[in-house]
Amino acid sequence: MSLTPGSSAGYLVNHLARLFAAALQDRIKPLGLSTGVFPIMLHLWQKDGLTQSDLVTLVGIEQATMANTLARMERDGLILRRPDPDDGRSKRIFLTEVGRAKQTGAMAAANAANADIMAALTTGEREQMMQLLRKAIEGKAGQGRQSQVHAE
Amino acid sequence: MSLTPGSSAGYLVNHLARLFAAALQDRIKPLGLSTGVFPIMLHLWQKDGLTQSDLVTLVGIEQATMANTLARMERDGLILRRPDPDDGRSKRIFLTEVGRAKQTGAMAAANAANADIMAALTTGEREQMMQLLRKAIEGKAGQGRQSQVHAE
DNA sequence: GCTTTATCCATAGTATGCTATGTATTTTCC
DNA sequence: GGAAAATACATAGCATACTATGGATAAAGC
Repeated sequence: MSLTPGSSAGYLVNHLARLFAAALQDRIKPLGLSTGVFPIMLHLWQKDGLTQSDLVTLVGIEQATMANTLARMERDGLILRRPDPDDGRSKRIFLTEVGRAKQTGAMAAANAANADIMAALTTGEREQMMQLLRKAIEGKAGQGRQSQVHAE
Repeated sequence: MSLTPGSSAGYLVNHLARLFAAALQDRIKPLGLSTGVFPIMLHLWQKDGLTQSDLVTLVGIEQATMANTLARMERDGLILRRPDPDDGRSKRIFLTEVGRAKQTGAMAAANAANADIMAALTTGEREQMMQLLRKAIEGKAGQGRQSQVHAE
């Protein structure tokens, strides 16, 4: 069974992910955001006051990675971490005004990056690709442990 | 224009790439390989004696990343770097016997990882996904500078 | 030939991901 | 109520990616 780089789905997905990251970074760096914080901000713009473990579940990165990234985000003034009054182990993550203000520009930047990378595909192909990606991800994510996101 | 995490192609590709990397790592770590060296090994198994800059072109990572990864690979006994007799700036990268011996097991592991991640898709969907990935990558890669790979 | 430019590689510094582990707090169960 | 287990977060150490920069060598242009 041969395995050339171009015939490996993993290789291709990895390659495209790096092209995506570069396209996104080019556009959000001027806004003071980076690729690692972006998915976290996306969730916080929808709803903040979540715990770290909520975000771990939503974003799909490891807890230690989340803790590190949140520390950088706090250092950079994007978020605040306040102790949860009901659970001494938890902290609730809130956007600062600075963090909240970046939403509009950042979303436009992300849409532009997505469009840029998908430019070679037709509209139908783009929709197809997204569906296949979601299907593959859910096929794997469903195997892991899932947990509830805190209500406020 | 709204942008939820699940509707962003970049977000999805990044997520799937991490699932792929985890699936591959699980299987090649016992063989003494890692995800970063894997794409490089794939090319070297096809043909070694390439220069660092050849590999940069083929793999699509930055030159500095390649230099670092090759240093780890040399440290770990996978490759040797010999000076190019015709060009004092270049070094030629050769597999060690140890590196060469890992090919069969590693390829089987990669095929298993690919199959695992794509398990949720039908055969037709898999082929479709690969085609779309290649199309998107080539659409971007074509914009960059390209160079020739050294003949021997 | 000699200067200028280009190319090849290495290093420094940082971000983003991982595993492994530790600490503090809460929950469970007797 | 108190020990054991589970949960939430942090830290250490490493791999893998990036940008920015520097040094050595080669190629081009005069």
